[in-house]
Amino acid sequence: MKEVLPKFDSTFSIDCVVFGFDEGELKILLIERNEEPFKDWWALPGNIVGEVESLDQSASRILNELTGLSNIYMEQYYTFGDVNRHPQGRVVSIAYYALLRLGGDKAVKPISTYAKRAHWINVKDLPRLAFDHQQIFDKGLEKIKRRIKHQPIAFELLPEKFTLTQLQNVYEIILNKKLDKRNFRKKMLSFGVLRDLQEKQQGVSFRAATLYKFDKRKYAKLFEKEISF
Amino acid sequence: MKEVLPKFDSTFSIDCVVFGFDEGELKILLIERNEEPFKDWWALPGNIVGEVESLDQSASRILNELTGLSNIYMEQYYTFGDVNRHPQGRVVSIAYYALLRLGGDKAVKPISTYAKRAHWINVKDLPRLAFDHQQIFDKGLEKIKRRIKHQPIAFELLPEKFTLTQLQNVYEIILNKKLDKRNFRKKMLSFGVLRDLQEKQQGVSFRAATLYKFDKRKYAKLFEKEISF
DNA sequence: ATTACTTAGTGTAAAAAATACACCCTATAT
DNA sequence: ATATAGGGTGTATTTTTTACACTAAGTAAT
Repeated sequence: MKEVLPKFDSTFSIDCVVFGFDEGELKILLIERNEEPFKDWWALPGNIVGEVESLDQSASRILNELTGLSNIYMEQYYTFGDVNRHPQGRVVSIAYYALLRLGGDKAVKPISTYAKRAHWINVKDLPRLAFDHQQIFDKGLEKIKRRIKHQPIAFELLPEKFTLTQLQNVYEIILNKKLDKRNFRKKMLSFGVLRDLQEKQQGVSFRAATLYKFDKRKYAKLFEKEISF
Repeated sequence: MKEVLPKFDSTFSIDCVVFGFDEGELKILLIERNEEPFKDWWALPGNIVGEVESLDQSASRILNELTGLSNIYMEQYYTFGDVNRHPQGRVVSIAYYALLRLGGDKAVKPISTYAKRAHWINVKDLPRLAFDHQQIFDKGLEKIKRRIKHQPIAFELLPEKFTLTQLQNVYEIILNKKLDKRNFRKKMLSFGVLRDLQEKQQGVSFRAATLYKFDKRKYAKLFEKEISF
């Protein structure tokens, strides 16, 4: 390889925008850096891609190291490669977004070795970010806004069992606008991808709502019937 | 940088799916490789990213070397990084698609140094491709199919001045289905992004059609009014 | 000049989808 | 029993999408 491929001092990394939804708020996971450059700054979780890792594997590993979870929904969405985006050399970064369930079933306790601490931070209240991470975040948010309209990704942010109101909240917060309750329900149910669990919410101090589940099999049958929420 | 960033023998490249539309056919530009590996195979045009080039710059350069054109419409769409995608080492490839006008105004004569020859080949008749280029192509085609429904990219494949029938052809071929002529025209004109040039097609042996032009300024005014073709 | 040929260009009715809108229901807490 | 808080429902109107077929205009051949 050495003679064949022209090369210079460079490497590539993965950066992840990890979205979580909790108590009606959309949050992302940020770490406080423990190393130069940008020591003590907040940054997106990320790491150098390993020698024998595919990009997807690398992204999964990073998420797993950070949260202890596997099988998180992730999508690669853009690659950032400006010459000077990293002050110490040429680092091309492949960005992923991830969606995961906070609270509800599984609370996630972020752990981390290469960072002082990791925190869930409301996307409406982000601090200044290291490197070009603001740009990476912006594009990630834009992507999920677009995708949530056509693909069933909202479910990834909710517990297995959820109420229609919770689902509507996810849409309202990501799309950043109010939706009409009756129209939302009518449309959502009409897709036929929700299974009514014949079961009610527990432990609420008011009328309990019906729980639903996203039915992957029914969704698969729709195939490319171009859903549009 | 050497001490700070863990690294191994790797590099990154750009690969381009260059779409062109000519005589009712959707084609892409392929090169016949002159070097190992995959000598004599057909491949997507691509190259190693330069040391002081951003990814976008690199993609533009590659396109320019190949076609002599600048200001081609391009979008980065996905990054391919499987460990063994390149037989000679770890090469992560950032994929772009490009759209350009064939025939009509400006005919393009592909030139190339690092390849025996370059040819426009109908997407319905692709040969076996080197590396993972079939996969890269498939994803690129999928992306433009999706994008053409919401963004005004079809115009990039046509000459400055075009007829509504030509425009409809682009849609039909990319979406791979027949559209109704009256409905297509009604909808397309209703967006208000076409300027009627009060001018007719020349040199046809039948009734000449009206020529239109895509009006970028009008389009910009729509802002995020979510066009849907 | 007539005719044949080829593509350009046009309207309407029916169906489907999207929107706007307000009240009663039910479980719990006091 | 009463107050509270969110759960759940239907209809009429508007907008968008779909399906569908003929005349108009220019060229070419005779």
